[in-house]
Amino acid sequence: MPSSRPLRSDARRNREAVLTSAREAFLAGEPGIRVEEIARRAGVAVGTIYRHFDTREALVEEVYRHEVDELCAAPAALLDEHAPDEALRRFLLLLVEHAAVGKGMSVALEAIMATDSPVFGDARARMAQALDLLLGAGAASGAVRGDVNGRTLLRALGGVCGMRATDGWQDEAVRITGLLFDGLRFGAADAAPTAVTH
Amino acid sequence: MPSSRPLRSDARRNREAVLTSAREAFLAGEPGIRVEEIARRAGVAVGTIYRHFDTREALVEEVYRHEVDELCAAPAALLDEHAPDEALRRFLLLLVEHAAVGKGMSVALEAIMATDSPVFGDARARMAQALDLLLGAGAASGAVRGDVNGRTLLRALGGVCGMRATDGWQDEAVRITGLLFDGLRFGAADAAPTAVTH
DNA sequence: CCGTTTCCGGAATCAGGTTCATCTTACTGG
DNA sequence: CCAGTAAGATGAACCTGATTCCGGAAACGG
Repeated sequence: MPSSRPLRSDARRNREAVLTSAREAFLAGEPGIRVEEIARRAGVAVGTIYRHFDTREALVEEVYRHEVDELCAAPAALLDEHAPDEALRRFLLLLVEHAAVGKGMSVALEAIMATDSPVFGDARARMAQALDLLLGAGAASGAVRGDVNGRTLLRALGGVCGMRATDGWQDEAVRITGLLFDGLRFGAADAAPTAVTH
Repeated sequence: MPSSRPLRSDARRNREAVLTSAREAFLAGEPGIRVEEIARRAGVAVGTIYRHFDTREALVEEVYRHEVDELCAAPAALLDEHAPDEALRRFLLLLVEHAAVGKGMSVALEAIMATDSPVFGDARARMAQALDLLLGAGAASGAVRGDVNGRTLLRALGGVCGMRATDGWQDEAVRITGLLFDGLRFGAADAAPTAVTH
C-alpha cells in the first residue's frame, strides 16, 4: 500500500498553514527563520511541523518545489516560440529574474544549482533535464556548441544566484549570464557578442 | 597606538598551534570540524581560541589568508611569461586546481567568490583586483572583451568551487572554466573554442 | 623575587533543530 | 448520536555546537 489513506482534515489544514507561513517568511527575506517561529506564525507547535516534514530542509524544499516546477516547464514553452539559441538566452534570464523575486527563492536556487545537498537532488535533476532540452535544440540547430550538458551549465549558473543583496547585483547577474551564453555559442555561431551594458 | 605590544610568548605559540590544527583539519577534508575539537588537537581550551579569533569564521578566514595571498600573486607572474589571454586561461585553471587541493580550500574559495560573507570581504576585493589585472591586459591586447570586470568574473567562478565531491567534478570544473573563458573571448578574438572534451 | 598584565581553562550559557511521551481530535461502524 | 481507535497535536526535554566569562596561572618588567 504505497499511499495510505488521505490526511485527516486538521492535518491537511495545518500542513497548508505551515507551508504558507514558511513561504511568506522566505519571500519576505528571512531565509534563516527558526522552525519554532514558523510554527508560531502558522498557529501550531513545532512537533506538528516535524510530523509533516522530516527536517527543516525538507520543509524548505517543499516550499520551493512549486517554483522549481514552474521553472522546469519554461524551456519547452520557450522552444515553441523562439529559435533554440534565443530560447536558451531567455531561459537564463528567467533564472536571474526568479532569483530576483526574493532572497528566499535565490537561496533555494543557489542550493539547487551550486551544491550537492541531497535535499535538492530531485530539483537539480529536473532542472538539468530542462537545460538539456534547450542545449540539445541549440546544438541541433548549430547555434550552440554540443559539448556542454545541462548539469554543467547548472553548476556554472550557481554563482549567479548567490549574489543577491550586493549593490547592483542584478546587472551583474545579467552580465554573467551573457558571458555564459556567449561561451556556449563560441565557435558555433557567427552572431555578435551579447550586448553587456557599456 | 594601532598595534599593541607583541604577543606574549605562550600566546603566540598557542595561536600558531590553533591555526596549524585548523589548517590540517580543513585540508584533511573536515571543513565542519567543531571548535572544541580544534582546541583539543591544538592542546588548548576553547576559550583560548576565542581569545585569538572573534568567531569560528574568523579563524577559518585566517587559515585561508595565506592561500588567498598566493592566488592573488599569480596573475602578475603569469602575465610575465604568457600572452594576456593565455595568462587568463591559466589563472582560471589554477583556481580549479586550488579548489582541488582539498575540500577545505574549496569551501573557502566558494565563500570568497560566491557569497557576500563580510568575513571574506578583504579576500574578495584582492581577488577581484587580481582578475582585473588579467582582464585589463587581455582587453588591451584585443584578445578579451573589455566589458567584464574582475568582480563579475569572480562571481561567475563561484559555482565552480562549490562542486567538490561530485563524481568527476574536476572535469566539469575545467569545462565550466573553459565556457567562461570562451565567453570572455567571444567577439574579441578569432581563436577556436577551447577544447572541452566531448 | 614581586607586582602587573596578559593569558588560559573549562564549566556555564545560549541557540536552534529534533524527539518523544502524553493528551486531543477527527473519523468510523453500529 | 456515541463510544472506540488510530492519526494528529503538543511542548517540554534533549542534543549538538558556538560563544561567554570568571577565577587561576604564567610571562614580563624591574
